[in-house]
Amino acid sequence: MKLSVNPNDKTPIYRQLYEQIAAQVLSGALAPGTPLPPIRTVSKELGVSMITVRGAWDMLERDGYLVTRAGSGCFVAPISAQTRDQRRTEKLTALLDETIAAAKAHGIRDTELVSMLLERWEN
Amino acid sequence: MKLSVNPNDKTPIYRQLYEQIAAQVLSGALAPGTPLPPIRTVSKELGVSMITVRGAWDMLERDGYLVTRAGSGCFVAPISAQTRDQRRTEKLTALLDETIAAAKAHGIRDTELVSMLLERWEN
Amino acid sequence: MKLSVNPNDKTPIYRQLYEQIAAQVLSGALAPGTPLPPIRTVSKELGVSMITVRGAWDMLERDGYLVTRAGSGCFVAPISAQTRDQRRTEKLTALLDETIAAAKAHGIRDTELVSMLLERWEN
Amino acid sequence: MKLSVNPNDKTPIYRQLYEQIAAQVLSGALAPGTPLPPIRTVSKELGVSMITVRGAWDMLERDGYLVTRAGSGCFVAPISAQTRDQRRTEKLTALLDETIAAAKAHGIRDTELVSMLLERWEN
DNA sequence: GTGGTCTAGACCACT
DNA sequence: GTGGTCTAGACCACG
Repeated sequence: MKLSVNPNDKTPIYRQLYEQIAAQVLSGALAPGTPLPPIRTVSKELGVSMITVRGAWDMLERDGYLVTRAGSGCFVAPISAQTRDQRRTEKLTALLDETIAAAKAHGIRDTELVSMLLERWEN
Repeated sequence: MKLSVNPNDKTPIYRQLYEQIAAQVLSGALAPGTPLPPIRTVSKELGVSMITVRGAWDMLERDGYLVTRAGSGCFVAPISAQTRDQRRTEKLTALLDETIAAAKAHGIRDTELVSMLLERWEN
Repeated sequence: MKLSVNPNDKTPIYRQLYEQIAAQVLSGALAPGTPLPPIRTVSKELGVSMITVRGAWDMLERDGYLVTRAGSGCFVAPISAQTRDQRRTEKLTALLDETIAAAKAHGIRDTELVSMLLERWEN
Repeated sequence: MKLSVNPNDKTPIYRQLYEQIAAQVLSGALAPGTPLPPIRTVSKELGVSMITVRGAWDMLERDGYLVTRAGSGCFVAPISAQTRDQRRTEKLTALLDETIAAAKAHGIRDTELVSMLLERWEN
């Protein structure tokens, strides 16, 4: 499990953690049932407060990515393929819609946008 | 000139104003030289503090979207076609990059993303 | 707005606060739009940490009871009559069902249970 | 004797065990004198630690539901009809009081509550 | 050892 | 002044 925080990023640390874990669960990199390292460990390795980590874990549990069992640890929650696909595209379509709106507002055509996309994909 | 604020939105009010004005300037909806309504008018109509409006205007001036002429008000700044195009694509590529990153994180291929884009373009 | 915490109660403080606010919103004692006292004030008056209060507020916002506007305060969220009634009965029916299950498990009849209920209502 | 644990449930495992045994004793499903399976058997079948099972048994013994006879195991304790009835109603009135409190907090009348109860009784 | 909760005090962004 | 976030360190319940 890979985690990192960028203190210079203006998005809150707990949000950064949330996004990373959620993405790994949705992509399948973290399989259901996988135990997560203890909060204290994560906290130390990343150099952030335990409470910050817990905040992220809390949100992840609320959103159904994790289950925590007091005294035994946190685990990746089982997630139906359906839910996973839905969540996966949710974020993406939101971003796509915003991009499309911006393109349209500036009079850019779909073909132009697609070519920009393909060009940038390589990076 | 159309402006609106959504107090329930988590993005700061001054930022909402900034984005709206900037977008209208870049899209040409607000032509260079156009006078903006007085701060106190905007403040009243939107039901936000004058200080907040002032903050947005300041930022817009700092970024070259507006110019203030003491005693006569604020006006849309002249902007070179080059700068305008640059800014337009700046925003767009930022969004594109984010979208691409999300797609890659979820194991989605470029062809899939393109087809999603085209499908959503119609809306 | 009335709030109190019982440190002897084993239910977490933030939960106690949550329940009290939620109940007052659902019962109509707190009308939509009503501003809540600042977190720091509540914190001081109840003698609990700011973070604890924020935890409760956070949950209340997530569940749609409050909206918070950074820099200006927290307010009772608008809530549709439908949602309100639904939530109101949700908790109640859960409790009722548990009670009924316990009564049935012990061979108590519905009429007995009703008379117990009425007797205890007076307290 | 039927036992099960739900690790996703937020109530501690030892408590889940306690409740199940206590309920079966009070309802008569487990008659006084009945021997309980060895702790290690229960532990294995439920997939929980022996310490946890032991904790539940201890609590049950403390509360007079079980008796341990060194070398021969645990047995359902004899319980007077009086004690049994008292405990039965204890639990029930606690639930009733909570239900009534919730109803009152939401401005629901006794007659409404009774009709809700009767309606739900049928399930 | 694990997570769950709490405290006291701090800095920043927004209005 | 408001909420948003973070730190460091603590105690308890659970397994």
